[in-house]
Amino acid sequence: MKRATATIRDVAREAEVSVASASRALNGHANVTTKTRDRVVAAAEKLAYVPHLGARSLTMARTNTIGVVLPDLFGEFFSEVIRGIDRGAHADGLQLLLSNMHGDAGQTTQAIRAMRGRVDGLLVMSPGVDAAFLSANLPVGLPAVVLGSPFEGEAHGSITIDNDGGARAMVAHLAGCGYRRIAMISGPAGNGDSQGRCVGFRAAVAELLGDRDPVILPGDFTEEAGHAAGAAILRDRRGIDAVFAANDMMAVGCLAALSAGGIVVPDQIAVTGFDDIPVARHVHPPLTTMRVHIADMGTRAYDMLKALIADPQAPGPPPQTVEPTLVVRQSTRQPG
Amino acid sequence: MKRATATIRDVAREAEVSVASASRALNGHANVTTKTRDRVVAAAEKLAYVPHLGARSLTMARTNTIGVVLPDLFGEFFSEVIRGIDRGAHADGLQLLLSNMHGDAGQTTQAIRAMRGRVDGLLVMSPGVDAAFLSANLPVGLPAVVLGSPFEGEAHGSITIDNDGGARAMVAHLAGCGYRRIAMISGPAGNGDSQGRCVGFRAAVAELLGDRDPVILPGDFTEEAGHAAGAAILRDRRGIDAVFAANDMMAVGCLAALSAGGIVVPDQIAVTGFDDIPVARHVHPPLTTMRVHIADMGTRAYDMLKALIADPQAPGPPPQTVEPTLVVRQSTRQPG
DNA sequence: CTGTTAGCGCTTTCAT
DNA sequence: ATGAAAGCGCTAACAG
Repeated sequence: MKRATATIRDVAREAEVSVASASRALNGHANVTTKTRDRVVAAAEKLAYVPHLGARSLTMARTNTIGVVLPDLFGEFFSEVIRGIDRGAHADGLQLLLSNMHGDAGQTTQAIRAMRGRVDGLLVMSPGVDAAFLSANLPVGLPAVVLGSPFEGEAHGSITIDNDGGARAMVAHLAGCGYRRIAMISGPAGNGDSQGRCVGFRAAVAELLGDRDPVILPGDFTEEAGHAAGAAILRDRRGIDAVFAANDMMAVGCLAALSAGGIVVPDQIAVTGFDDIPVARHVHPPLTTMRVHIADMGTRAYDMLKALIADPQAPGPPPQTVEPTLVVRQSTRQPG
Repeated sequence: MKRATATIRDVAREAEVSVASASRALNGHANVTTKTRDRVVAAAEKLAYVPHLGARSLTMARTNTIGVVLPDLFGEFFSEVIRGIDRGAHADGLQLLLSNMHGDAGQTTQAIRAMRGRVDGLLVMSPGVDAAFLSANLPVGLPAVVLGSPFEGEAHGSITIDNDGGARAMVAHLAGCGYRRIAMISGPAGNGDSQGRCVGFRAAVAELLGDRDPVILPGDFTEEAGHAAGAAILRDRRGIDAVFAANDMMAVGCLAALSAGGIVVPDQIAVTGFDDIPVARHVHPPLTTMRVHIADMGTRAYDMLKALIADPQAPGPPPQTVEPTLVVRQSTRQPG
């Protein structure tokens, strides 16, 4: 004998009322006698009734769930974003349906489609997801906010980081400290954030240091890639006296490789990153980086989505930009 | 005019077949003519049809979603667990419905109930959730696996860390290095992992060092608490020459406080943690700790749940235990 | 092979 | 205030 969970019909029967009354009583509607309500509540209690939220969502056309699609990048960046999103969602009593990508755009399409009918809105943070992609793949009428790729139109919003400005600010800082030959470790080829940072970097080194052909080492945002880049520098120094990694994880890896190779940071070579993930404070020496307030970004994205969900007819909100701020720690020497 | 997403009825109408045929065609069932299938697929394509998975779940009594309930603890521990769970779930094409607790047991109850009808099984990792609590609050018939609290019976499973053994191993290591007066920083009062580690610690220092009244500083698993504990030691040394924090985050905080206070780690005081979260390798000096393979634990929990879901009638699986292993880095001096 | 019918569990008009 | 009935979007017998 397999006992399944009680349904609202069981409760109604037990309380000897109709399912309609049971529903009303359980949801605290006004038009129910106190007596009826008590009977229903008692019955529910007795049967250990727990409402089936899936069914509820179907009738109400409301799931109280936010879908989050993100790439399967390791490290703290995405954990922080999720934390930020959850901060907002939890306050509003919403749950998060997660979908990590381990792969290409095809997978992203799958992930987005898999959200249909299960969420009230979507937060997408997949590299390579741009306006066109989203328009083509998003179920019609599903509000969405894209992180990391500027986007306008329909009922969608976007939040992006000012990567160009951030990179320029970092180069300016390094130049101000007296570093003259700055190498960059880039992120994955197709990644928008990485591209923006590289563009800003190139422009700034040309402008401030007259360096029109800076060394750009390939990377992919992982610690290992940073380590490899550091090893490459150890092998062939090329006059490099500072390294700007496109994100903190790579900076951390590079730092480790350089230190292990006997380089004194920041005296011989400075190392800087981007994002200010929590670990940046803990490495040795602590990392100078561009702080992004990652969690806040998640919360802002959520707030934006929330507004979109509340009023789907509203015109698309203006794209938001977050300005990274320079955080100087000990992986760069004092300016002057 | 607001265009909603097309339903399967729209597709059926467009293809001029019944919804049943449309359903069969879309789901790749065998008994459909190639011609019919093509018509349906074309119609779906044309209407940009995306199936409503909520409705699908209702009929199939299968959501392809795993619920994850965990406490809102900051830091990398839970990120790692989720990564591990997702590793398994993603491989099976399942999504994760997240529910972070920011609070007490009442919230946990809410969170668990909120999963009803939205998930096929539950992974619960909330401190204070034990057998009794779960039996009382889990919707009948919902498979569940508890992390961190031993549990037997019904269709539930559990995975716990051998905290006692881990703590003993750490004390043995410290004693072997010549440390004689070890203080511990405990976790939150009600937390089972913390309790287990304290028990093992007390037993081991009594046994190996003859210390029956070790200093135990209060903590709550946060970096700040570790920092405060370090500050307390700075203020009143009490002959302490080693600190065993109940988790890595606190060890990291303690390390920072001690170093800032001019203490040389590990020469004057050793600092050790528990968990081996990623940051443990990056602090200075790198942290000696008990490695838990956190992500693997998540994957194992998922696998256990998967088996439970596949055969709900099966007897409850035996509780599993993970054995932490000692990882010696530079926050403790060489043995001997 | 295809269409008709009956639900999944719930909320909600619409009558009464 | 209450109940009967319709329906959210989908799948699964059951007939044809």
